[in-house]
Amino acid sequence: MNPVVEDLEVIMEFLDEQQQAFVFDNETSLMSGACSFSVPLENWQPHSDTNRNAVYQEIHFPSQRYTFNPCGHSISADCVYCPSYSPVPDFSSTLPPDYMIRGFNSDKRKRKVRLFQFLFEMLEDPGMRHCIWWIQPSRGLFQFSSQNKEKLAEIWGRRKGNRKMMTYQKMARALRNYSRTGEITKVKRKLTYQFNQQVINRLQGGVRTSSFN
DNA sequence: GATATGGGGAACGGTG
DNA sequence: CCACCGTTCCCCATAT
Repeated sequence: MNPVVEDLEVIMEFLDEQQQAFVFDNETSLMSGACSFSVPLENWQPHSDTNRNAVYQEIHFPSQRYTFNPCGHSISADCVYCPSYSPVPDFSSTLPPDYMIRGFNSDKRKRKVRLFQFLFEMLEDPGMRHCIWWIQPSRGLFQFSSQNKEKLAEIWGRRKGNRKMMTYQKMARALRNYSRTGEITKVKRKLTYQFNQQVINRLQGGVRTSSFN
C-alpha cells in the first residue's frame, strides 16, 4: 500500500478512537464495583411509579432487568449499567422473585435476539459509542473499539445468558459465520465489519418501532 | 519476537 | 429427531 495512504489510515483510526472516547467521557462516567460503565439517566425507567423497590430498565435492552441502588452503588449480579448521576431517591434493591417489567416476560412471546440484531441495537445507541460505532451507516459499515470491544462482548454474553464469559474472539467467530450467509462481512480495515444492505434495511425498519413506551 | 487481530475446523448446546 | 444459530476450544496466519 502507498505509505502516505497507510499513514492516513492510521491517523484516521486514531482520530476515530479519540472522538469516540470524547463522546464517552462527556455522556457517561465510570463507576467502581460491578458496574463497568454507565448510561444517561433518561434511558432508565422505573418499574412502577409507586414501587419503592424500583426497577430501572434501560430502554434499549427490554430483555434484561436492571436494579439500581444509588446509596451503596450495590447492584444486582446481572446489572451491566447504572446511572452516572443519581437524582433518584434511595431504593432498596430487594425485589420480588417474579416481578414483571413492561417489555420483559410480558404477554408477547420473547423472540431470541440474534447477534447482528444486537450489534445493530448497540450501533443505534448513543450510549454505546465508546464500544462500537458507525463508519458509514448508509453502507452498513461499522467498527469496534479496540479499547472496549471486550466490554461489548461481555454485554452480548450476558444478554444471551451464557455460562462462560463472552470474549471478542468468540463473538468475532460468530461474526465470521455471517460471512457464509452474507448478513455481515469482514472488510479490510481493522475491527471493521459491514452489514448486508438487505439486513440493514430490515433492521432499520424493525428496531425503531419496538420502543416500549 | 511479542502482541493483536483474523480465519476456520470441529464438537457441542439451547431452542423452536 | 432435526435444523438453526451460535458457543467454545483450539490452532494457525498475518499484521503491527
